[in-house]
Amino acid sequence: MADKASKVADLAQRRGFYWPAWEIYGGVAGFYDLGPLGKELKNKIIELWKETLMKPLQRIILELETPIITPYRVLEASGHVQNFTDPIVECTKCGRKYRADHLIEEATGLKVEGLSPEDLTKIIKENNIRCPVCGGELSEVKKFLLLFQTQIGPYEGDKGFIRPETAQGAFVNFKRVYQFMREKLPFGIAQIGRVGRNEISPRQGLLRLREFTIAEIEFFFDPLNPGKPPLDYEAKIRLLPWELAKEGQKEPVEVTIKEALDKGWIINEWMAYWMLKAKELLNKLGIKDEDQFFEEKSPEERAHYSSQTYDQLVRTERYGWMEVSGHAYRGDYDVSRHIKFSGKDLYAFRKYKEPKKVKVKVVRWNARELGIRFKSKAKKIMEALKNVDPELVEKELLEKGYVEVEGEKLEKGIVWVEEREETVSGERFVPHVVEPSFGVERLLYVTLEHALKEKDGRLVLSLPRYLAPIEAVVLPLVEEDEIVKKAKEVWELLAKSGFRVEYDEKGSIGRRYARFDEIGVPAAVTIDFQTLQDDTVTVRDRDSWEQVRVKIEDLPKVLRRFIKENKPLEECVT
RNA sequence: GCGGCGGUCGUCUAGCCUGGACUAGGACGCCGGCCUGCCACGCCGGAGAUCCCGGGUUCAAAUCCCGGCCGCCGCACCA
Repeated sequence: MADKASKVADLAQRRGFYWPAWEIYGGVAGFYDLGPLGKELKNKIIELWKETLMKPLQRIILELETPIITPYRVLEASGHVQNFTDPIVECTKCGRKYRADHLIEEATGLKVEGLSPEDLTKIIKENNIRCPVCGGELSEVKKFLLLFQTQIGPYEGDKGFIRPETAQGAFVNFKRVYQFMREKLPFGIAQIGRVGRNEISPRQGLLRLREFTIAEIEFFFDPLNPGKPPLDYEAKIRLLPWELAKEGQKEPVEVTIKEALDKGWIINEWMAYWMLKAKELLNKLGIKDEDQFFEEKSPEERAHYSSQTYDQLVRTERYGWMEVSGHAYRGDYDVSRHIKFSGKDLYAFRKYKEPKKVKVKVVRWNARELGIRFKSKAKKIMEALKNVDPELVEKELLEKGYVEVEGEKLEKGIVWVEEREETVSGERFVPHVVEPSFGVERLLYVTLEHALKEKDGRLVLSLPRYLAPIEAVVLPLVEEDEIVKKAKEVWELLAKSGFRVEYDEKGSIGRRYARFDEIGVPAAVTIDFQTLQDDTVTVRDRDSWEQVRVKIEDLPKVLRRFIKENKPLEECVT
């Protein structure tokens, strides 16, 4: 019996939504083409994403586009190079795979992290390490890199990678956008773009791709003054926090945002805000509340950069709960790493409400005396004095009467500590980041799966009407000259009114309804014999199959209400 | 990557075990014509298949053998 996943895949291929890429050459696992309807639907999903996640905060959510090819240094800074490569050995007998470094550490106690595959292989041979399960011989150690690698320019060693997420393009641009925002936080950088991950074994159609589209926001804020998201504290959200999961809880609990924050299940208000928006987006894609929830990742399975991560899961028939978005509290990890690796100032600045008068102790010295006494060494001593702790100097001078710097004793009088008053207007800090990140193709898939219904043994793609790639179809009831002519006029009218509208005159009317139901066309406009009498047509609802009679001149208005405003058909007529 | 199963017109499939009359059959879909007054269900005709790819065995391979690719399921992996 065909399950939903194969029905979706079958429909997708047959009716132009998507299919395996490069298929005339046998296909390559993990790559898919989007067909005309799939591309159109994806565009609409992205549009809806922008409307839901960007538009409400349009003054502070800014969209950027950064390159896909990313230099080595960037991904080294982000931790991906380290975290995306695993040295792997395989048992030649039973085929089990292991992390080579883990295996060696277990067997010998040696610390081997960071060694080359060749060295690891040598160690395995020398120590005669075998498969811990079946005792079989182990293969050579191979480096498995989950990043796609390429070369930038003609020189070897100038390594580039296809980005595994768009986030790094946002982090490296923090300072520029911060300045664009006139140095105000919070703000978010949105990016929608292609990424590549060289999955070991991609399967599950659109749900596990090697190349796909990510839509994400890096939301930067001051951890001491995060600002208030426009958050509905009474809104309900379905959660499975780790605190409950580790006690064996399997089912999510439904709580208000307020409760989730109070209990510490969501550690940050902005996290809560984006999670709520994610839920809203899924609702708009036709996923009901009971078919989605958020699951907190355990500390072990969390990404290397994150201190809290929730996955948004959607029910699928064959694959169970499937992750469609991730919500990570990335803290100051990424920006800090880029400060460290690039040596650039990517700090934000926090102004105090009032400039603070602070008393600062400063080490002072008599440069003239030092010069006379130490000659050329004096410069070095003065440099050192700049960096010593004034408190310490004060203490030494008090206790011993001198302080030792660069191996020289400097007594009170030649060195002393002064207290000065300074005005400080603020301080530098690294912004914190929360990141909602969506896999667009996964959204596409769950949208299709949840829209696909069966009615009287036929497939009906009950997409939310505003998502339908084709909005309406004009059908002459029979292939009769007068009616066909009229139908073409109606098609013209709708096309000119801005609808994406199809036309079909072949075959029986029932067959045509069925054909357009299957690709989710919400409205079928039928021209019949009565049309020739009184200029009215029937409009048929894809889901209920009910029909109403409408004057041709009212048709654009009625369809606009029906499709864009999503009203029930009867309400659109009045 | 391992193991199991599979891959035949656009789709679903018959044929494979037991090699030859397979010029690869059917259904749906598609195209054309007729018919047709509202839900894929009438009639006639037509186009459409590298039998996944490569190699081998054989007089002869869709069919048997080997390798590869792709898909599904399980294991492993999943930053």
